[in-house]
Amino acid sequence: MARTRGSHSDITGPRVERAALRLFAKHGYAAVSMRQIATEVGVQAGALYNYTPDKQMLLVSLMKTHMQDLLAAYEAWPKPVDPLGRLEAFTRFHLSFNSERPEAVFISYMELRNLTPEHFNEIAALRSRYERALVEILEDGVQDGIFQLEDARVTAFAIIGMLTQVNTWFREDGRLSRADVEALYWTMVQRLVSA
Amino acid sequence: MARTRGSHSDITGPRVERAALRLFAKHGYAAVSMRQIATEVGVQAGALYNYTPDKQMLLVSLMKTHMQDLLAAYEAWPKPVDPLGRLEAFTRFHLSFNSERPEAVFISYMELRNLTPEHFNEIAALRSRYERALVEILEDGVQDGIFQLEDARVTAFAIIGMLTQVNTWFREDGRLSRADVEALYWTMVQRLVSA
DNA sequence: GCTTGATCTGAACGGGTGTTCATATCATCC
DNA sequence: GGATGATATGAACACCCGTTCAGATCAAGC
Repeated sequence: MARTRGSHSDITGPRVERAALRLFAKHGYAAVSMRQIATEVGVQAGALYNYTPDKQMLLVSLMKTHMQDLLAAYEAWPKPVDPLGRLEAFTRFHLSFNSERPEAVFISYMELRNLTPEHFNEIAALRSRYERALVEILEDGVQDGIFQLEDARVTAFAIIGMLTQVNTWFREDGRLSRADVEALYWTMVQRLVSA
Repeated sequence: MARTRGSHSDITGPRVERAALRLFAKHGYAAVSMRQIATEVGVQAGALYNYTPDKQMLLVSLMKTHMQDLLAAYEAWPKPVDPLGRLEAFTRFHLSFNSERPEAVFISYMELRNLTPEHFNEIAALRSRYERALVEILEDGVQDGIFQLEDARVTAFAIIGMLTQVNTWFREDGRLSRADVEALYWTMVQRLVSA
């Protein structure tokens, strides 16, 4: 036995990524073995090394892809020009984007400590570009006199913190729909910056 | 060689806990070996089993202790009777308590997935007792007509989310002092519930 | 249909894992 | 100062780890 029938990198590659994503999110990077990932893919452990140089890069690749997707999707998201409209767009985008990929969000936050300093800095830079976008919205709103707040950076952290926290409790079949949650949080974000 | 000079469980026990806390927080539960913990304590791996039945219980014990300390400290915290005063007390307590034990806070949130279902439920029950305290403050304030909010449970999550997030960016030698941060967040919490 | 390169297997590598236990030494109390 | 229990060692257990690689089999293009 060697190459198996039907095998193709276009199929196996994405399956490796999805299996790693799921298992890393569920058990943590360090707790997951290459053999577990391989089993989930339906392949032997050695075959994984056709798709990643090593385990570390598998994690880095997942995190980097997620952060780049986040930035790209945010740039493509429709945004009004006025600060209030942009703040609403940011709020709804964040909730929507994060709710669709809870595993990647979880990993990108949890597994930072398993990165080498260079990889960590790379991911942190992408993250702070995103945070910076929110800070700018807040500063613009203050300058226009429509937002009132003491510290734009701290307020930005507070907003992101409370929005990201949603993933820890939201359930599809729960008391509230996604639309309910979006509406509630948009109201709260408005309160946080209201003049 | 066997028992070493000066050895005593009153000394070694706490050192085992502190070493485990520090290493679990830094590298993650699964990534830390019993031999690493033992090295940090200055002892051989076998000696750790005088202080914990196994590695899992070492984690559970740390998390349970943290959650119980949290609840006990909150109950002992001075609390006014009016909802606004209680909300301020909760806000300042949470920031103060969490800032003093960032490692335990981190572990208690991050390593939930490494618990067996029974231990998970135990920790989750303690956590929800704490959350419930905030929900009650909010509900009382609404009833008294001094708070305005749409959903007490979601607002409670939002408040806890934004307060807990502080630990991810606050630095002792940063731009803002602890008192600055407390003041900023108390202002924001007030905005979140203001009538 | 043959060739070529992509894809996977299966075994092996050195080393690390959590845990147990017989044994030795120390601290403590009579 | 001798007896007793608490405390640690160090070796061993069976097993799992990430990674490598020669060789086998398949897919794809000529």
